[in-house]
Amino acid sequence: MILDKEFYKQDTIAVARALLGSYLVHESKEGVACGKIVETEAYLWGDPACHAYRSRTARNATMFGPEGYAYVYQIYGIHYCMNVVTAPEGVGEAVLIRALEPVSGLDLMQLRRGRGEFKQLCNGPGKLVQAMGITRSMDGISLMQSPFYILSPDTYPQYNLPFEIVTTTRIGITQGADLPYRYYIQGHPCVSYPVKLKANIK
DNA sequence: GCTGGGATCGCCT
DNA sequence: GGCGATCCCAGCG
Repeated sequence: MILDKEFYKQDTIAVARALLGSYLVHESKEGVACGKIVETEAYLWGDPACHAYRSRTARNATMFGPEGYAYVYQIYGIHYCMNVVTAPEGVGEAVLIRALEPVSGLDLMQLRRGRGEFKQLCNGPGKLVQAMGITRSMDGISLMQSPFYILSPDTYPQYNLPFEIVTTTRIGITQGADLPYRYYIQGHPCVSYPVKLKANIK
């Protein structure tokens, strides 16, 4: 049920698409929070928008590590974003988790967020990090064991409904802005920008 | 050693 | 739909 090394060894775009419908879980001392992944973005080797595009630094070092680890970084000096590292050691690729559908631990999410509306709890990369209790100290930890892991879509059959994947360009970047590396579950209410920003590919 | 821009969010208009 | 908050680091010098 926990997605393992073999899963993360797929190419990054395949991982980004296959993560849709799976479940991000964080077992913290405050309690357990779980959300279904409904929106992702791929960041590839040689892609100018990828943090690993230039040199390896303390900030992006986790991206250069092996598959299946969490890459957590701060953005705009305020918020944090969480990625799943893909590609083997020495190659910096990752999948940004952009939105979740809250599944369990909703009270805890509301407490952490300081507001309660279901759809607004995890519909953005900074929001879901806050709701799930993900901190920068979790940068570099494994996603293949407790307390932080991802479960395959068939783990919760009652939530595992069929869906179509919408492919668009990525949100909020200037470099590589035309690349079709954003994926989300069509029609899902918890997606950050349900309306395509630029091109809607295929 | 400074400067500017970035994978964002929430509040304001 | 526009703006301010405010950290990390690459690039320039």
